[in-house]
Amino acid sequence: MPDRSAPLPDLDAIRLLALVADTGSIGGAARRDGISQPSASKRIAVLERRLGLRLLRRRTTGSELTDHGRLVTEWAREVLRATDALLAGAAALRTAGSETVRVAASQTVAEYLMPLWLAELRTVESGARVRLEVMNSTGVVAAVVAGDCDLGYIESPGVPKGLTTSTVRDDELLLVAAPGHPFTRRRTPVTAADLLGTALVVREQGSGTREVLERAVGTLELADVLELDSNAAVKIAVAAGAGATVISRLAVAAELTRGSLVQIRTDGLDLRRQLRMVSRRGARPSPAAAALAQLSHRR
Amino acid sequence: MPDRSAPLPDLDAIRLLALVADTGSIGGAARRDGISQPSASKRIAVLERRLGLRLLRRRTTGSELTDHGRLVTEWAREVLRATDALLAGAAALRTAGSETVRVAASQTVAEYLMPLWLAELRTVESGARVRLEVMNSTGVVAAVVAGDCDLGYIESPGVPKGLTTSTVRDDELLLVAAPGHPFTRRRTPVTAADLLGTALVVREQGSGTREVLERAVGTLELADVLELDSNAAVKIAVAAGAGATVISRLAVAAELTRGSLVQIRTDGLDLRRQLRMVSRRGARPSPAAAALAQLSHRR
DNA sequence: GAGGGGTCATAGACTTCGGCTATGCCGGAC
DNA sequence: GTCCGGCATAGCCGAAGTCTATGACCCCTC
Repeated sequence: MPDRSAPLPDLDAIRLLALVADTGSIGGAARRDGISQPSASKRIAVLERRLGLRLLRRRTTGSELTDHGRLVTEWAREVLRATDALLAGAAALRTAGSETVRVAASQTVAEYLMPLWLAELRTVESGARVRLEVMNSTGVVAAVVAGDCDLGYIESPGVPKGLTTSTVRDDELLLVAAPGHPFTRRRTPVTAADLLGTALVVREQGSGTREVLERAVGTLELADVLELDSNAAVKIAVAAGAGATVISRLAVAAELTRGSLVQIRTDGLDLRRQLRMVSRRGARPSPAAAALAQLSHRR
Repeated sequence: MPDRSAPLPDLDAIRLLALVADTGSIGGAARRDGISQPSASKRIAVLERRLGLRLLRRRTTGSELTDHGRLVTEWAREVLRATDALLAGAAALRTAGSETVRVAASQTVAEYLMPLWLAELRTVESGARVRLEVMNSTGVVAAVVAGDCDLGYIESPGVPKGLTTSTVRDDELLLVAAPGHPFTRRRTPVTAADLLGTALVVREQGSGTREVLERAVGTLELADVLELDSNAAVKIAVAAGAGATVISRLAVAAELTRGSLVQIRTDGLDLRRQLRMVSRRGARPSPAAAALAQLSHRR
């Protein structure tokens, strides 16, 4: 992979571009950003040079986006959204105070859904503080029961008793492998029996992903298994040809469209599951907790 | 819009973190990044300080991610993906050569789908050069017919003749308004007749979005209309209370989950449409064009 | 159990980059 | 004509990033 190809643009410049689009002038964006007008002008100029595009049409009455600028700005907002999600997630990991919503989430939820919710929460309840802990589904339930957490998010099929649960989202595990894996050349769907005879990469015991897989293949014993404790590690191992795996669609969406992993059709395997929120029955949630709970159920 | 005063993390640091995750050591990541090991060490340290999190567990055999580091890295990859999309899009706008795939796309496709495809294309056919032009659906068809483009992407319902077309994706327009808009308090769905009596913000004539709207409301004349020529401008106007609008779900997905715009239920309005690819019948696509065409149909 | 090869952090010198103030140019408004 | 708002340029300065050199640490091997 060539890495040093081109200097990455500056996030500050990207944000500034979005501010220019909002305010209609470079100077206005500079004021909002708390920097001087010449600095803003220069930042934008550097960004234009780096991208090789004219983004703004400078008029003496202000600046407006060119056609190219309009597109780049839209794409820039996507980068800023992802950055917001990262920062919101980091803030939730760092927070330890007591006036905070305490959340426990299983890996898939924490990785792929939680940061979005947190970023959105920040725009709705900007004062809300969230402490996020990541553990497997079993641990999440225990934490909620013990009162260590206000909200929990799990991905395992088991029904915890004594807790209020609600489905946040339907999820599905997919059988995937590296391009060129024998499974990719099959004409018939893969069955549970087929899985037993192949090298598999799986998540650790206690993870929701593992539970769904074991439920789907029944009591049969899996052989030749490489066990790893994170979705990222699993994906890397599978892409490197260590075997096939069964993993959440959320976790491999990017890899599938990019083609670095391919989905294998299956037959007779029920790999659907639900991502659910759990909380103590009868507990009165704080406003921030209620907001997060509501957010996480939207679409 | 929050005017973030907190320092934004550095994209270089974010990429470096992902490289550390891939290589398992700071020094290794530094080599891949073309910088010295101490520089990499410092960059990571600064990132950790900025986020307030310990991301790496430094061992003398290398470095491994902490639990927090694992999560942050996953979120960081999302930022990098968005950045890749932006850069790939910018490259496509800047390219003018003749050995390139010439693509024309309507606004919705160009804004929300094309950069992802381009970023993916870059990982598959790294040498591919793409020239992207944005125009409304009518213009796209004309460009493809005239041979100015190899591939076109449109969002209008009309069937261009003499061209090969294929559906890339199902899309749907949504009626949305700002929170507090009278429509949001209605108990019954909004009908075509209701739309005629309200202030609307619409895209310009010739845009696919406009065509779908006009087809849905029939021949009736819309009154009290503010006409703008980009989805972004429309969203800003609607959020500011200028009226309701009908706009692609792709364009407002973020705003809806964030709650800055709300969807209004409708009845008797067919707002579905298809985003389609068009090309000249019988034209033999270049390998890069074929790859892009295939990519855009995945999923 | 001593050395080699790998890891990472620190120190100090140098350079680069981005910020600010001051100023000039330009076009529209009055 | 004059004024005002917006933008670019120039020049200075400080912060931040980079490099090389070096030391501490651990694992592995012999």
